[in-house]
Amino acid sequence: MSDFAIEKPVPYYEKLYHTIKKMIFEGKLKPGDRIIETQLAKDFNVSKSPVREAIRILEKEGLVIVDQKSRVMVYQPTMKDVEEIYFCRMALESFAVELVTRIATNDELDEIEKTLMHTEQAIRDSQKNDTIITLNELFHSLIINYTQNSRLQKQLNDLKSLIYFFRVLNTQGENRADNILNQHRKIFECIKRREADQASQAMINHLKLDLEHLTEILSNSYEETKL
Amino acid sequence: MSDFAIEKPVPYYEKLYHTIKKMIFEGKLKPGDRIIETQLAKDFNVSKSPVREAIRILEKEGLVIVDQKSRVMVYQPTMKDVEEIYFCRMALESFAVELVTRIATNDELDEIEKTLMHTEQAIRDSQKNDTIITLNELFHSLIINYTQNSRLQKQLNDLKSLIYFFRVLNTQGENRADNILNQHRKIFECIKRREADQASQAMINHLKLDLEHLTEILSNSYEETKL
DNA sequence: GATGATTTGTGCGTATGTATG
DNA sequence: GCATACATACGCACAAATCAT
Repeated sequence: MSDFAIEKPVPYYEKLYHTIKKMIFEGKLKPGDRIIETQLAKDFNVSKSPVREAIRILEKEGLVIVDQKSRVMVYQPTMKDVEEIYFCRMALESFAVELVTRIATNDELDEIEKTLMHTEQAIRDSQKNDTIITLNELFHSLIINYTQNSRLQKQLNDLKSLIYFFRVLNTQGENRADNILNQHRKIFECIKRREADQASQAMINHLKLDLEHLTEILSNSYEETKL
Repeated sequence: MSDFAIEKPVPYYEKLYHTIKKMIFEGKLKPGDRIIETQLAKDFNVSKSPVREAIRILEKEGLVIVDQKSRVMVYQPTMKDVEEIYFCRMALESFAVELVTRIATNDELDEIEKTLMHTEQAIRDSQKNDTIITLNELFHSLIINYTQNSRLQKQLNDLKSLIYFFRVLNTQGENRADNILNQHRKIFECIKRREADQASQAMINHLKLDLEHLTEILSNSYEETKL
């Protein structure tokens, strides 16, 4: 096994890209916060060049925005943005699940089913929210991965990044976890019965409900979030 | 009309991004060509910093790729890539047309119809291929725009960029322009009759045929293009 | 093959211009 | 206006890869 992987030294701009992204996900940089390249360069003991390159990538990804005066800030999705993103998710994921219904192997179906069972278990055990969220995301990821379309995966990953903050909000509410699980189950049943159209429709319904739920929660907390 | 647009000076990195992109579209930089930042910096009389930032954006967009040794090259789509991209287009555009069928105003329908008539005229007049290609693309653009979803527009724009080279190839062949026009007509008829599902299906069929046609042409010229 | 020269990418410090208070 | 903070861009230094001898 002469697998001498060439360990390519990761350049600073790439490391910084990941680091800044992580800081946004972890809330160390909040939506609307300014990003000062000088400051970041100082914090990480690097020059501004790699910081700027990292920012250009994040800008293209949509995670940071640059205003008229070239000031960089963390992306703050508007309600319209959220709707647009969900619309795209519906398009991509409904098509994906339709395809997967046709081509998935039985092993792959088992894998999805296992995830649903783990989720059920987690809810029953009153596991902390994070675990359940992760399992829910795994459900979607499995379907997307089974299409074996890497571009689709990338597109959906980027879309989800943009509303990452809301993943916790989305699980708030009475019996919310159970509701989501039931919707996932419905989708899975369609897949298992190899009913592509129904699976597709079930996915759209699921995402529509997700969006409605999110909309409601967000409009309730309008004052704080200033969407 | 006190429209004092603040003329924000466009920074070099942004200009360079557009310029390089244009060079790729115009074939001055061909798929697989190396991009030397030192060279570009010299050519445009700028330093390497803005060139590098432009490259990071293009890299994120997928138009250039960076190999293991950090060498930058123009993206060269593989057959698998083309299929993946078309798959995403099917998902997004079929969903888009479905929505548009439901919400488009009559004026908007007229606009689409007008485009089809212009195309017919252009074919009858044996206009040059470019005109017809532009009109065909306009057909798709109109539908996408009428969804009023800017993110969808951006996603599809980026996708189309990645296979921009093939737009000419796609119109090659016996009666190809007529065939495409007929498929567009079918889609439009569904929209006009407000039959959302049929419109969606017609769009998928259209793109499937496009992909098949492209696949055939590309596999014929396999030797030259090394896909 | 080894080795020196050249090309190229990575990253830094500094200068300049612009906005903000 | 003046001072500060910041983004933009440049030229240089260094290192790694490539090429020629």
